[in-house]
Amino acid sequence: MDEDICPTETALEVIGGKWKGMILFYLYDGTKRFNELRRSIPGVTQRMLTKQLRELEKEGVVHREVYPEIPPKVEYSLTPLGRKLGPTLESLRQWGQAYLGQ
Amino acid sequence: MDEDICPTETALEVIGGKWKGMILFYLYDGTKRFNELRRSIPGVTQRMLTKQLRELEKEGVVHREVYPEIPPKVEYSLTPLGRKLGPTLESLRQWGQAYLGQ
DNA sequence: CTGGATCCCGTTCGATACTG
DNA sequence: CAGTATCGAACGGGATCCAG
Repeated sequence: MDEDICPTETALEVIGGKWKGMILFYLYDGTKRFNELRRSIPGVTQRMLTKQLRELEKEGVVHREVYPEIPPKVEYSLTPLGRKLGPTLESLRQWGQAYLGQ
Repeated sequence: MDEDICPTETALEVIGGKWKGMILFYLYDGTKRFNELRRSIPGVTQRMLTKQLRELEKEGVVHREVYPEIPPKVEYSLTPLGRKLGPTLESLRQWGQAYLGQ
């Protein structure tokens, strides 16, 4: 996108979308289908969930597996790179709790 | 802001602004004046630096100390809560490097 | 030196309707 | 089930000018 001097900014660009934190959080738990994610994340619209998943996929963090069946079935999971976000997400979660609890 | 179920999202909302990562990064190094930060962060405009600092201040992450002098002098530093972001920022930075290096 | 006020444009995002 | 298409409102963010 732009000249990234600071890797921190890079990371924030990747996971900084409005719903990406929660998407990654639930995918870290395991493979999920589209509507499964949709139900897990209250307030997200179909359009936004699709969009954010596509971005995460493009960035190499999320894997999208399409099963050519009727009815359609699509499964989302984390790539190895996405898995590496585990400690970071946990760190964010812990700080978020400290922030909310103060 | 909104009903925060997931602390991770809360954290991302706080540090997710376009320049906030870098602001926090430099403030973690120590107290800084306005133009000092401005010079440290290439590309940021006066308006945006002010705005993001105000938001961080409002969220209780950054402390703003005004010295009523001529010429004006304002110092920015991290609050204890902001200091606690250290490991999180470091975790983001490390993942960002892994992401860039793949 | 450290901002505030205004203008203005591109992007984001929600709502809604439609599709294979 | 898992999307795509379209529209309009809201927001972010840059440029510029003004102020204590």
